[in-house]
Amino acid sequence: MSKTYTISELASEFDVTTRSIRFYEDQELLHPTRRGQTRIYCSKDRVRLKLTLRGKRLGFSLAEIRELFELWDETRSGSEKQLHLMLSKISERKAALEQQMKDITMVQLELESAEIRCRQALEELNEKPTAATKQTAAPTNDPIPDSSLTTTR
Amino acid sequence: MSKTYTISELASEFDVTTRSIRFYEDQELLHPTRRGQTRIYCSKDRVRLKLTLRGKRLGFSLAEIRELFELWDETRSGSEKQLHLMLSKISERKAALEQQMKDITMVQLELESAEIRCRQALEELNEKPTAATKQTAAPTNDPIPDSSLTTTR
DNA sequence: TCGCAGCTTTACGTTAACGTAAACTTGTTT
DNA sequence: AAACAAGTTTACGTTAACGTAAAGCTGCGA
Repeated sequence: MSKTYTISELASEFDVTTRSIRFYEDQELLHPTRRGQTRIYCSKDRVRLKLTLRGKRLGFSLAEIRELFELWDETRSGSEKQLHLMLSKISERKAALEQQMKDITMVQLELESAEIRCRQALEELNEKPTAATKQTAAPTNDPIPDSSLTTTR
Repeated sequence: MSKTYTISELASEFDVTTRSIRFYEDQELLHPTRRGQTRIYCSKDRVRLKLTLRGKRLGFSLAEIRELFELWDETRSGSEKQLHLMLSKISERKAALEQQMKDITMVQLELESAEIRCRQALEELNEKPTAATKQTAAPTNDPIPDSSLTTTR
C-alpha cells in the first residue's frame, strides 16, 4: 500500500534519464514490479536509486554498487562467513573513503592557495592600472606550486 | 640540473602503466622533453602526474584536469578576465568537492550502522551456537536501511 | 474512432581511458 | 656479434555507461 512511483517521476526527481533508470534495472540495481508492461517503483527502489546516484558521485562503478546491494541482502539471514565477508567489504570501503577524504582536503588546500594568488594578482593589477596596456609577467612568480610533498604514496 | 625521471621510474613510483603515462602526454597533461627518442620527465612533470592521479581518484576526467592545468598556466601573467575566469573555475571545483564531502560522510554513516548490525548479528549467532545447524532469519530485521532522508536532492 | 502522450523493447552508436599486439630503434651485457 | 632489456610508434580492441533511433502497445480526451 505504500507509495509508488512511475519511471518519469523518479527521473525528474533525481534528474536522470529514463534510459539510465532502465539501464540500472538491466544491471540489477533496481527491481521494479509491473502493472501490465509498465514499471512500478516502490520506496525501496527509490532509496536504491538515490544510493546508486550517490555511489556514482563517489566514483563507484555500477558493478560495485550492485555488489554492495547484494551483499547487504545476503547478509540479513546470513551465515557467519557471509557476515565476515560483509564486514571486510565494509572496512574496504571505509578505507577508500578515508583516502578520498584526504585527497579532497589536499585539493581544497591547493585551490585555496590558488585562489589567494589569483586575488593578489588582481590587486596588483588594480593598484597600478596606469601601467600601460601591455602587461608582461608579474615580477616573481614561481613556475608551479610544486606541492612541497615527499613521497606521499 | 634538477632531478629527472624515466618513464618506468614514474610508472613504478605511482603504480601506473607506461601506457597510461604516454596517454596522459597524448592528452597534453604531461610535456616531457626528449633525449634522442627517450622521454625525460622533470620534477614538474612528476608533480603533474601526481595531481593527475589524485584528480582521477576524485572522479575528474582527464579533460577537466587538463583544463585546470592550462588555466593555471594562463593565469600567471594573465589578464583580469583570465583571473576572474580562474576564480570562477576554482569556486566551481570547491563546490563540487564540498558535495563530495557530504556524500562521503553520508555513506560513512551508513557503513558504520551496517557494520554495527553485522556485529550484532554475529554476537547473536555466538550466543546461541547450539540452536541446531539450520539457522533461519533473525527475529526482527528491517528490510532495508531506508535512510530516513527527505528529498535531499 | 482518431490521434497522441507516455510507456515499452530492441539494437546499434558513442565516448573515455586505457589494454594489447606488432614491429622497430637503442643501449649494454655476455 | 648476438641477444636482451627498455624504450618507441602505430593501430586496432575493450569496457562502462549510457545516447539515440526505430517500431510497437495502451489508455484516454476530443
